[in-house]
Amino acid sequence: MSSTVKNLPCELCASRKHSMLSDLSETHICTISTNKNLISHRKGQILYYEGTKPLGIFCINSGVVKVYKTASNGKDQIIHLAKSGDFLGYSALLGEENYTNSAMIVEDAKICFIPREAFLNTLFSNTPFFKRVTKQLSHELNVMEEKLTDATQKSIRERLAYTLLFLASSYGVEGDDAQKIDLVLSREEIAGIVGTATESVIRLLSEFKKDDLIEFEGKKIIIKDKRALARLSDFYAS
Amino acid sequence: MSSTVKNLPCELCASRKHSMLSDLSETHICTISTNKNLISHRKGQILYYEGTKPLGIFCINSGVVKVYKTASNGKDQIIHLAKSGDFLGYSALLGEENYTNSAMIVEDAKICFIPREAFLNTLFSNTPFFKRVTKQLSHELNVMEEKLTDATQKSIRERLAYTLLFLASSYGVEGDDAQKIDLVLSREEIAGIVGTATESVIRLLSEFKKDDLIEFEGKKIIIKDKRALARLSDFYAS
DNA sequence: AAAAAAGAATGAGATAAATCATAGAAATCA
DNA sequence: TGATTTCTATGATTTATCTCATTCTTTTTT
Repeated sequence: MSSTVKNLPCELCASRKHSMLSDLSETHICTISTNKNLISHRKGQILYYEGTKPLGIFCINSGVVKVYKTASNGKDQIIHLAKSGDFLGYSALLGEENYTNSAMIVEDAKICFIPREAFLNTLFSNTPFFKRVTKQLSHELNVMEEKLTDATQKSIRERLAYTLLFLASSYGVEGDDAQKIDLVLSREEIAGIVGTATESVIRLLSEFKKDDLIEFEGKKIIIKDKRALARLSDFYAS
Repeated sequence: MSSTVKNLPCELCASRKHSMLSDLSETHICTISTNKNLISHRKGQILYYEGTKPLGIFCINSGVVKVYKTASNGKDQIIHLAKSGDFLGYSALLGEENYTNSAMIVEDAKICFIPREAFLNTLFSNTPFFKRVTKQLSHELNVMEEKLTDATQKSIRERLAYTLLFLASSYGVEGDDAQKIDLVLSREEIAGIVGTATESVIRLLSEFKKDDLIEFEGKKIIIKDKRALARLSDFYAS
């Protein structure tokens, strides 16, 4: 299924522009570029499994990947959705742990694998890069704390409304009022992001549709009333 | 309320042994040692507030600090409890953000404040130390992901049982079967850790007591049946 | 020591959300 | 193309958990 494709050097890679590799020096980018391996993945494929040993990191060139944890009840909690320019798996590497989550392709993807040593050597010999990665790590930690607080203190309706707005901001196309979420997610996956049962998502989406906040176009969701969703997402905000 | 006390150098500090400063070289520990400031704090005092700018980091010498986020409904979600040897506030500093959470003293504490520059200079000029801090950061991220998954997929009963076991492992005294959690937390604070309503904690603790899993000694909780709590904490685990 | 405030306990009731069940729609397979 | 599986939708029911209200206890204040 996976296949190695033309191995574009990082120097010329468009997705590097908005990645953590953006301000890496020529020499350092070379170390990574010559060691990396670009691989094509199809929807549904697993990039890595929770519990296994990280052998390097992944840099997404195109496509979308869900990072998730499988709970003891069998349901998947989606930790985050990664897209072009995002790095995956570095927290396991830096934490010197096995993967504590799994990653699956959500939308056909081209992903570079950078072997452990090439990545770590570059990181440790290049303080600005190390700083950049640490900044990202810290930010992700802060985001996770926010998510935890939302999970325990907000209702499913609020969280779903927020999730839709987040998806629109990350994967939205067309500007003005109506915005299409240009990413196909199953109801079960949306439930995995929100942290709820699939049926609850289906019911609430129907409700949102009935209330003219959203509409469906094939398997995609169109946001019709951002403001109303924002109001719904947090009773106390603004 | 806060007061500067005898400024023991880091070199001689007992809590350094199990902190991230443990394997710092003599010269580097000196930079930090000469710049830090040890301050005594009383229960209830605030170390820093969410939204404010971090000016340095905190290293706990003794006492206990709760790090929490206040949700829009006014309830506090406790992100974690920090004790001797723990660092606080470095993720805001490294993430170059304002504090995204607040910290309050739970048990009278002596805490060193290390100014921003002294900490960052040491960090950036000392790769092993930087690695150590990054390892901790990564680990915390992985722990938070676990907490998020538990919050969305486990029941309050399971989470409370788990919380009690965690508190016993961190603050437990006496060995064998009965273990006392040597830390005074209000029911509201326990609710903040679990992420639930105070009444739910009270009710469940009463239930656990009735079932002989725990008992109360003053304001402290004694774990009487660890195994049963472990079973309760995760239906599917061994 | 009395008064006030804060914390803990418990009951009753409301409600959000999960679960179970079934049916229809859409996608995939053979 | 029809058959099978997966996904979505919706209803009915159950249940966990929250909220509100009240009482009791403990701590703090004056």
